[in-house]
Amino acid sequence: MLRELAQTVNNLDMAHEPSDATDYQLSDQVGFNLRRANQRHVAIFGRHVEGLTPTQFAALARLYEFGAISQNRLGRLTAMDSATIKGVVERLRAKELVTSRRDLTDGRLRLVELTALGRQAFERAEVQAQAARRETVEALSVQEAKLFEALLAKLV
Amino acid sequence: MLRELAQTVNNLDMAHEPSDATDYQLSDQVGFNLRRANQRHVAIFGRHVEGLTPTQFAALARLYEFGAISQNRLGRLTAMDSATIKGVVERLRAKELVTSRRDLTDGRLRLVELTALGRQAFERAEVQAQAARRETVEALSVQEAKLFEALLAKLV
DNA sequence: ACCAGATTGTTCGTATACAAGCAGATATTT
DNA sequence: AAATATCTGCTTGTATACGAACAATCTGGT
Repeated sequence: MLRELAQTVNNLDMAHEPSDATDYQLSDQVGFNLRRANQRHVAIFGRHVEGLTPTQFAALARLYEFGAISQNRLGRLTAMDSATIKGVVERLRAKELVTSRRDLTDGRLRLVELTALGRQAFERAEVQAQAARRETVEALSVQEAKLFEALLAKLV
Repeated sequence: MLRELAQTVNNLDMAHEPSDATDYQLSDQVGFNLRRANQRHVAIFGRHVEGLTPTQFAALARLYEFGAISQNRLGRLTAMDSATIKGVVERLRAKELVTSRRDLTDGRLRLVELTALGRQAFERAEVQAQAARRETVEALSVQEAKLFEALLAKLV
C-alpha cells in the first residue's frame, strides 16, 4: 500500500510539483505541452495500431491516396525530410508493404508504391487509427475537440 | 523565376494537394498535426534560442526551479524516460551547464545541479524562449492562443 | 549544344524517444 | 534477518528528425 502510494506520488511529480512549489510556468509551456501531447499520442497510437508507427501509417495513407510517387515527394506529403523518409520507406520495404523502383523518365526519382499487402495493412490500420485519434482527444468534449483540431490546423 | 515558382509549388505540396485531390482526411489527422506542430515549434525554438534544444531548455528550467535533484526525477519533471534524460544530462554536462554527482545518503541517485554558467544560460534563454513561444502561436489571435493552450494542457 | 542552377536521393553526425533487460541499492513484508 | 519488491541508472536496439555535404541527374536560359 505504501509502495503504491509512493509510486503514485512519483508519477504525479510532473502534474503536481510545479503548482505546489509556486505558480511558476515553464516559459516554453506551449512547446513543452506540444511535445508531451505528441508523445502521448504516439503511445496511444502504438497501443491501437499493430505493427505501424504514426509516421509509417502516414506514409501508407499518402501512397494509398496518390499511388506511385517519388520518395522525396512522399516525404513532403508526410512532413519528413529526405533523410527521414528514406528510413521510413526502408522499413516499410522490409515489411513488404511498399516497393520502390527508379523512374524511367527521370533517373533521379525513386518511385514508391504500395504492395497489395500494404493496401490491406493500411485499410486495417485506418480503423484502428480512428480509435487512437478518439482516445487522444477523449479528455475534451466533442466541441472542444473540434475546436482544438481547428486551432491546431491553423498552427501548422 | 520559373525555378522559384517550381520551388514554391513543391513547398506547397503538403498544404495544397490533399484538398486539391479530394476532401480526403488523413484518419490520424490530429496525430499528424501534433507531430507537425511540434516539428515547427522545435525549428522556431532553434532559431530563437542559441545553443539549447527545447528539451535541454526544459531540463535547465526544472533544475533552476528545483535545485539539485536526481537524474530520474529530472526526467519525470521534463517528460523524458531514463534513457533519454541520460543523454540530455550528458550533453548539458559537456557544455558545463550542469554537474552531476552521487547522492551520499542514497547510493542509487545521481544528483544533477546547475552550474553558475547553467544559471546564466537559462536566464538568457528564458527571454528567447518566450519569443519562440509567441512565434509558434502567431497564427492565432490572443484569445485563440489562450484557448489553444488551455485545450492542449487538458490533453497532456 | 552548353552551362549554371536546381532537384533527388544518399550518407554522416547529432539529438530526442521508448522498450526491454540488467545490476546495484534501498524499502517493504514476513 | 531473510525474502521480496521497488527504484535508479545504464545499455542495447529501433525509430523518428534534421543539418550539412555530396554525386548523379535534370532544367532553364543563352
